[in-house]
Parts: sequence; structure tokens; C-alpha cells
Amino acid sequence: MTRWSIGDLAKASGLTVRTLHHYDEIGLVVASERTTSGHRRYTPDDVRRLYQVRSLRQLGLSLDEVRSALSRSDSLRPIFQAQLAALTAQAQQVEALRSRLTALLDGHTTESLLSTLEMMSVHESYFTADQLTDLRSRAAALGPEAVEALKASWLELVKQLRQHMADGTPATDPRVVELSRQWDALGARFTGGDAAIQAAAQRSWDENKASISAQIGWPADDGLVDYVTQARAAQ
Amino acid sequence: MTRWSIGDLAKASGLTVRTLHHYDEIGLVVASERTTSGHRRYTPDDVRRLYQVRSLRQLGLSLDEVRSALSRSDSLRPIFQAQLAALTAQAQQVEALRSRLTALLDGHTTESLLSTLEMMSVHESYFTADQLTDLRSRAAALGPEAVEALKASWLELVKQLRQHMADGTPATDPRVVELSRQWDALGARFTGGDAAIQAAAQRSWDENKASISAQIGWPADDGLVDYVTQARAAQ
DNA sequence: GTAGGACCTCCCGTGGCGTGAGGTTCAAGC
DNA sequence: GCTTGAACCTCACGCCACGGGAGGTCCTAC
Repeated sequence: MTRWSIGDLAKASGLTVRTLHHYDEIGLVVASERTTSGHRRYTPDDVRRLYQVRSLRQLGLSLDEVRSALSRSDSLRPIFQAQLAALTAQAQQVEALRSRLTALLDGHTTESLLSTLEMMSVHESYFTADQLTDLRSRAAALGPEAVEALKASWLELVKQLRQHMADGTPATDPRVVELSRQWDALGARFTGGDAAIQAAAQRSWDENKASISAQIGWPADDGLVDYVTQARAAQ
Repeated sequence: MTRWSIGDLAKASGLTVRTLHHYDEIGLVVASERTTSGHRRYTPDDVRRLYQVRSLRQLGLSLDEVRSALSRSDSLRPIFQAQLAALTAQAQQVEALRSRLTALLDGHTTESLLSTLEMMSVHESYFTADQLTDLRSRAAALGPEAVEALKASWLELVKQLRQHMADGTPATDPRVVELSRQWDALGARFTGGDAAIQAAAQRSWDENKASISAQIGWPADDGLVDYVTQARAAQ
């Protein structure tokens, strides 16, 4: 029995009949012989080739890569090296995702998960990767409680400012100017005083008012930012 | 401007117009409004949803997973945990592939790459993962030179046995019996004397004679194994 | 009023097969 | 020799997350 039927070969190799059909279709592993009625007969050479294909596939190569790897044996080493580089990159990406997920799961309540994600997502459109790394490391350096404290101060600040707005206090009022100074100081704690990051935040703000408003809990287009801008001018 | 055109939203979010079309088609992020002529108008709520989708996608979730994640916020945590588990598994697989590739690239000449792979592949059909780990750690413990020395002894043994076969020496001849004892001893060095591994090897042998023959460099069906089996019976 | 960019829908293509449908052939038991 | 059920054959559509193009309409700025 030196010829294999497709079913026996499928069992022996652990692949499916459909997969062998597919390899035959695309000419990757073709049954060298056929019975008169058209049934595939795999020769030992075909079987050898199939096992080579299977092992290369198990290393994560695409069928096209497998094909060219088998076409000339001297192309194996560069292909392997490329594959190793690709796998290394993939490993890094997977690790990055994993750490983000673990951080999210560890540090947040269920309700805050989505809004946190949304903020991250929005921000990533406007900050460069380096800037984000910066922001994150700063947040990490401060520690989670400090970050929470900052957020609380922020909300308190916003509350007072809106109260002044509602009261009709002019933006040039010393109390408002003082609040705007605190606003900027708080912002600097987040941005590290980096002008580029502040500019990116400003740009993000200008272009995303509407969509950001909901997630931070107060209407974004009620003129608060403009009010602070005016007050800042009077500093 | 509280409504976004699809092009502007694409630019702002970093996605393509086609992607937004796709999300609209499958009902994941639908533009709540249309102009009279049919152009999509995204409301702030739509934009918010899009950013949520984008952030969940960046964590590696499928569109279906994103959909169910957004349907009920309490499903976020389990979904994240599942995703984390999947990513962990993926990271392990990628690492396993990477180490296999590095080992291959470090330890083998170009010509031996393919046949090594093929043998690995064939063996993996017949050994369990644990048994393979066993085999590999034993090979690692012996060190590469020792493994090469074993292979050389093996080839020498085979050479002598085939000579005896060609000469017509009966399998019960003491010299042949001694050689069969060495054969088993060598095998034990590989298998660690594990009966299950030896049985798996035997099964692999029985079912793969033809395909194995080429890679180990001598015809597999010339009766050598049967000859040794007879000799072993006379031990 | 006209150019050209933005938008619309429809539809085929990707990779690596899974999963039938509908028909032929093989192998084992009577 | 005959029957049956398993194995095999060839289409051919489906998946996932869109990419890309055709062919047509609409909007906006000059």
C-alpha cells in the first residue's frame, strides 16, 4: 500500500479532507495520481510534501509563504527570520493588550469601564503615542489615589466655575481668575506642563466638544471653557 | 454643527468611510439621521457609540463581542476576562512558536531545516504533547553533541544490521541479537524507557513506513524493523 | 453654472478553509 | 452477484472585517 486515499491521509495527518482538497485546488499539495474514476491517490512523495507543509503551517506561515519556502530550500532561513520578527512584533502587541486589559479590570468598577475606554479612545486620536506614554507614566507616578483626588478637585473646580457663570460673575472677577489659575495648575499636573500636549488637548477639545460632553458628566458646549479662557486672559 | 458627515467622522476617528459603512450595514453604529438625499448624519450619541466601539475593538474584541458588550454594560467584565484569557493563551502560543523558530534557526543548517521540521511534524501526529515535551527535554538534557553522537551510533547500527540481512545471517544469530539489544538501548536513551512513548513510536512506524522512509535516508520497508523484532524475541 | 470632491448603493475580492448539496464509486457482507 | 452504507467526487456558498472599484447623485465653492 504505497498510495494513500485522501481520507486515510487526513486521519494520519490530522487535517481534514476539505483542507487536502483545498491544498490540491491551489496546487500546494497535489495528489500525483488519480484512480480511473477520479479518486485521489497520494504517493509517498506527496505525503512527504504534505508533512512539510503542515510543519511550516504550524510555525504560523501563510500558505503562500509555505509555497515559496518549499520552492527553494535556500529561502527557508530568510522566511523563518521574517516570521520570527513578525511573531516578536505580535507578541509585543498581545502583551500591550494584555496589560491594558489587566489594568482596566484591576482598577475600575464596571460602570466606569466604558467611559474610561471611550476617553482613552478619543484621546488616542489627538495625542501621539509618545505623548500618551507620557501621560500614562505620569498617572502611574502619581498613583491611582492621587489621580482620583485630581479628578475630584477637577469636578469641584468645575462646579464652582459653573456656579459663577450661572450667577453672572464676570470672567475678570478675581475669584474667577483664581479658579482659572487652579484650572491650569490642575491641567499641568496631568500634562506635566508640556505645551505640545496641552495644544493637542485643546485641539481635541475644539473638535470633540459634542462627543466628549457626555462622558465627563457636564455639557461641553455651555461656554465653560470659553469662560475660563477669558479668565485666563485676565491672569 | 452637532451632526457629523461620514467623511469628517472618519477623519476624526481614524477609521475609513468603508468601515463606517460596514458598521452601519450590520447595525453596530448606525447614523441616526439622513439628509433628504440620503447622506448619513451622525449625532453626538452616534459618535459616542462609535468611540466606544473603536476602543473595544482596540482591545481585540470581535464586532459581535463589541455588540454584546455594548448591549448590557454588566457584560463588560466577563467579556474582558474572556478576552484576557484568550490573549494569554495566544501569548503562550506565540511564545512557543518563537522559541521553536529560534531553536531551529540557531541549531540547524539550511539543508537540515526542512527534514527536521518534517520529522517533528510526523512525530507530532503520534506523540502526545506531554510525550513530546518529554522527548525534547531529554534531548536538551543530553545536549546537541550527544544527540548527534546518538544519531551516528544509530546509523552505524543500521548499517551493520543491513549488512547481516544482506548476508542472510539469521535473526537469532548472537551477533544480530546483540545488535538488537544495542538498538533497544539506543531507543531507550531517546524515549527514556517510557513504554507509552515506545508504543507510540511503534504505532507511528507501522502507519508511516512509506512516508518516513525518505527522510531518515534508508528504505523503510526492507524488513529491517521486522528483522530486529525477530532478533529481539531471541534476546 | 460648472467643476470636482464627497457621498450614495451594489458588488466582487481577500485567506483558509467549513459545510453542505447532489451525484458517483468503493468495499464489505450476504 | 447484489446491496448497502461509507467514502469519494465536484461545485458552490458562507465566514470575518472590511478594501476597492464601478457607476451614479449630491453638495459646495468659485
